[in-house]
Amino acid sequence: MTEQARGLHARVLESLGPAITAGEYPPGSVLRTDELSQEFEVSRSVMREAVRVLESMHLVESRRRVGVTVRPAAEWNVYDPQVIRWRLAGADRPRQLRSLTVLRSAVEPAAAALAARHATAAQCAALTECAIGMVATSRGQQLEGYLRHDIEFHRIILNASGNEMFARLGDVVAEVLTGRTRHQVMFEDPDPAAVTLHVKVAEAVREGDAVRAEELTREITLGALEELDVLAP
Amino acid sequence: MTEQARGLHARVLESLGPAITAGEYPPGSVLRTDELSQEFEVSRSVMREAVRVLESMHLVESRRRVGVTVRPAAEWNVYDPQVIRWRLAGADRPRQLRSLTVLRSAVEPAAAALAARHATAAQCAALTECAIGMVATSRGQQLEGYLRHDIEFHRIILNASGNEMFARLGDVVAEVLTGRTRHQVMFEDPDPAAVTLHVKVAEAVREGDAVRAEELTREITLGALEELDVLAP
DNA sequence: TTCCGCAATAAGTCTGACTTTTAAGTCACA
DNA sequence: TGTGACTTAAAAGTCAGACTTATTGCGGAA
Repeated sequence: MTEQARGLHARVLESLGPAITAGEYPPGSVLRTDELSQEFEVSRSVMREAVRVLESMHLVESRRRVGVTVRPAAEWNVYDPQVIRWRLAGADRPRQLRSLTVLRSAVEPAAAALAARHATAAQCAALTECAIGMVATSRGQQLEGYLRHDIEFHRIILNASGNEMFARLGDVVAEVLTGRTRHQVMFEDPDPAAVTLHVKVAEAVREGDAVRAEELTREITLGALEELDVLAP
Repeated sequence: MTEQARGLHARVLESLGPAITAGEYPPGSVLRTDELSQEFEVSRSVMREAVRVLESMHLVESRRRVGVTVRPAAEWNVYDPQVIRWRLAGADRPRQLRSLTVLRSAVEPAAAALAARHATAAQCAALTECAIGMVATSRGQQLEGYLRHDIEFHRIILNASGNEMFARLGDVVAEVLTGRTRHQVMFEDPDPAAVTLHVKVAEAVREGDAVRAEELTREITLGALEELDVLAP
């Protein structure tokens, strides 16, 4: 779905990373590179590169004469898109999905307010187009199409905010929305109220009404949060 | 200040990372590992490990027969604490500081509201202690002490929110506050109004008044934003 | 008991040879 | 002249082995 595993070390990571984030190696566990390289049937150099990457994500710490120790989850770089993907694929998806949605409900309203002030004409047009697309796919089990427009909609808002930190959360939001569609309410059509809200947000941004854009976006994200509460209490 | 350079590859990173984030190698530039390893006087294996880390931060992309190409800034993992530190040390600090402060003003009020609901007695106590510490160091050029309490204060709020994504922004906030103190208003005592606001936030959290905690924290972060506007318009 | 030094251990480093991918150039053929 | 297949070379990728270094923990001496 995202990028292919380029190189042996990447393939090792795709196996070792999820194992760690899933808690298969509890915090404090000690791994040894030689053993790992035998287990995965790769050379030590390849395994060392993989460990370096895990280390840069703060998933593990490598120390001489000790080995590679797994760090407690509280120290992980949980904003790393790869870590997010690994965790969303694991067992504590619900908790992960909830904390990401809470983050969304803090960030997206603020981003929408900024977008209302800074969005270019092209961005307003694209936003409206997305909203229309969402309406068009809101009924009759066209969830894939709806999801695509939904993701694009929120990505445009985040980008149009003009704030780099907001913009870089586009991928996170995409993962959250994808996760929600694929694993939770795959069977029923999206909430009509949410669709209307998106249309109104596009309107508010187009009109430069920051306060209204913020408030409407807050309703969207709070709706997403309530939906989570209903499905996983 | 943070962690020491453990290992050769880390020392290479501390030199190469900032160079890339500073734009010394413009996006699209092609580096070659052999040349780099000669330039930095390390073996290829060490340089390869460094490149792998840069790759995991999405700062570069390594492709066969091409080399290591620098990615455009829009693709960097700007939430990686190491990347944040590198960028704050570079030339576009002001822009970086601003976008981080905007992020703060979106996240911290929400975190404070949650903290008011979920903070433990111990956290409330620690928060009050920090606020007292800030008051005690708010006059007479005790900026180092003030900064320490300020950082701790915001870290407690973010942790007490109970949201993991918020909690992990503690380091980011610490970097921002440190940057502000060290490079901008080192000479003058902190704004008395800000000190008062912190005391009131501690109060509101202690009393479980989410709305007030949120509003007061918003005032703090907006104040920080205005301060930036004054210093770097 | 405490302190110091020794030895074992696992990561760290370097080197050189080899493999694999792939961009780019070349040549023949239509 | 253009297009396709083929060749070449350049750079990353992989591996194996020897060596270095830091660190821990043990055991003996004060």
